[in-house]
Amino acid sequence: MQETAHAHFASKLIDWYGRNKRTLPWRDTTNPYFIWLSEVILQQTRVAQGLPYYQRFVETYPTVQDLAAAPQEEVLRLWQGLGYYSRARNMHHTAQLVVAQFGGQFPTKYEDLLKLKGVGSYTAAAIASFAFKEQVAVLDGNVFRVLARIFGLSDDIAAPASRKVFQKLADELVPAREPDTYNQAIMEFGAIQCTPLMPDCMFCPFQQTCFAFNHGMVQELPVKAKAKAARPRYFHYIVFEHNNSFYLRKRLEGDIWQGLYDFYLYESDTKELPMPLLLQELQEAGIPVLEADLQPPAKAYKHILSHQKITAHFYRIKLHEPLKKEVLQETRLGLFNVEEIDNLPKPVLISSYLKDAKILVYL
DNA sequence: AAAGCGGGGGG
DNA sequence: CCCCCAGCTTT
Repeated sequence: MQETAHAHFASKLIDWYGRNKRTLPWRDTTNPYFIWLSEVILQQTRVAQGLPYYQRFVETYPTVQDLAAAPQEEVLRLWQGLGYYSRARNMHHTAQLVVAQFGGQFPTKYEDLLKLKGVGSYTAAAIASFAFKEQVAVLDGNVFRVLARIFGLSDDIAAPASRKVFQKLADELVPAREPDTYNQAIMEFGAIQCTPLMPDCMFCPFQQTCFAFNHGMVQELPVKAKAKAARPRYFHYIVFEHNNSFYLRKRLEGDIWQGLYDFYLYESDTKELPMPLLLQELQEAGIPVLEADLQPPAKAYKHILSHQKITAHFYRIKLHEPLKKEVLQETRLGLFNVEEIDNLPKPVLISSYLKDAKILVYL
């Protein structure tokens, strides 16, 4: 009885998908490399935002061998603006492993895909089902929402423990026949019909049986704990310029934007930073600067991440002489001309400043 | 189990 | 200004 109902759910969903699916470049392929590429890009990213990145990656790196052979900084530069840069680093690492260990062939089983760096349960299920038709259920934010509403699951989807509840139901629902189409269908249904806000319940094929609709709980489901407030941070960037070149440095492990480039940074605990304090800080770093040479910030930049709220000020200064070797060693700054800067991977905050300051004119 | 990690859209 | 979205790794 239950199995019949589940089979009915799958076929209704697949039927809906056939009539409503969007045409997307990574559909209608069983090439695991393209599927993997699209899924890593689409993690935490909307289709509209990820689409141009996918196209650029496919053009630049048509095969996993091409991606594996690329320098990491080039991969990060192509990824620039997508965020969560560990995705790009892990993807690059995995491409090299697939080439070196597996002769360029991706594993074909869910359990083996799961071992790859940057491939978690969602991406492993997506690749296994889309490329190899394995009967495994994808469980992403769309699936959480659709299952919570239609089947009335009220477990907090932000809590790791709830995963078991949703995974069990998802596993029961995924059909042996066309698991690939079914997985595509349930995610597409969540993305364009059973949307987070203002879902289209009036024209929903599950209106009769949907728990949330029948109990007036569409707004209440899924249940999700509120995220913590973003922590405020105050950045003061010193933009050292010499002979139309600029000093930047690569960010290290242990903070945001690992592997990307920014300027000399002084971080303060408070929003306001008295000029004497900044000058003293530079003095102590071995970079004595006259206040008269310092071009004060034209504006404050707000850069919001999900977990940090950054207020940034940029102080530009034209140096009369290049920075000393000891200072470069201590600060890890390097001198780059404009063309080089364009090719470096940079956080969106830095790109925005470079554009506003007319240092990079085409971005 | 909880924290860290980016960036964008809409009201 | 507020709200929303979200998979993987590390701790």
